[in-house]
Amino acid sequence: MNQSFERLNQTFAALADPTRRSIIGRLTQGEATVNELVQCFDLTQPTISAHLKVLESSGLISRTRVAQTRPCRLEPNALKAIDAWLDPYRQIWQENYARLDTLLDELKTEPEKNK
Amino acid sequence: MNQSFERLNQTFAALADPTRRSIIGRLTQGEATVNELVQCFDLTQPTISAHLKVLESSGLISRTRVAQTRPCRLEPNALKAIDAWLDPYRQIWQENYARLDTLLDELKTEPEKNK
DNA sequence: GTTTTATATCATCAAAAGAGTATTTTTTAG
DNA sequence: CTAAAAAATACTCTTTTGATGATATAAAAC
Repeated sequence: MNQSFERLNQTFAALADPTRRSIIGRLTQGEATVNELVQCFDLTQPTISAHLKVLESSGLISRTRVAQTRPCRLEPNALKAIDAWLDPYRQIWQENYARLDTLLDELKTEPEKNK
Repeated sequence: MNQSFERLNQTFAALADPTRRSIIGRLTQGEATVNELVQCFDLTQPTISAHLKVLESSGLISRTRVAQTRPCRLEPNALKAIDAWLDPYRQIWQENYARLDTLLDELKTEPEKNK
């Protein structure tokens, strides 16, 4: 439990950086090597490698070996963990909508209040 | 657009800290003053205040004034933004499940392969 | 076996984050 | 008007983060 707690910290922290979110976005189109990613962003190769390290250790991506390249691939499980964390809160904004609906109903049944 | 980009950075960064996620969790049970929150966590008041500042500027909470207290309340919109960001990715893991279903179907139709 | 290509790692730096103590501001209560 | 309560702010310290240039490693190609 503390495990998944720590993992959530890492995943949220990883997603807090726009470059890393961009990398994630890029990877939805398929695997990409480090060099391909370097070309997407105006950053040096060591910087991108550092970002990939963060993404990998947070579980958001995984890497394999093909010749000298290390293709990166999106790992949906980490994102699913975020989704799961969000789940209890979803109820809250749905309740808010329910309340709003109620309010709108009240306004509809008594429209003269607005005049 | 860059606006919401920056806002997402802030929200993810805010959620990367376990104390702040805990505060958010606490606020689902209703409003809480700074002092009440201080008592929940083994941290000093200025530290909690700093966390609240981060949560507020990321839009996750809002604060009002009641006498000398500043009750904090959860603002679901920031969480909804995370949810919205996640949306395109949901499709990906659903595709993965679809593929898994296909695989399971194949195994079912040819169970002798497992023997 | 030397050169090229792809990536990782190291040393360094500046900026930011998280925590603490001490102090100030704000608002109520007497 | 003054004392007390609640929270904010200032300052300091330490650790982490993001970036860089230079260098090392690993595999492929020649």
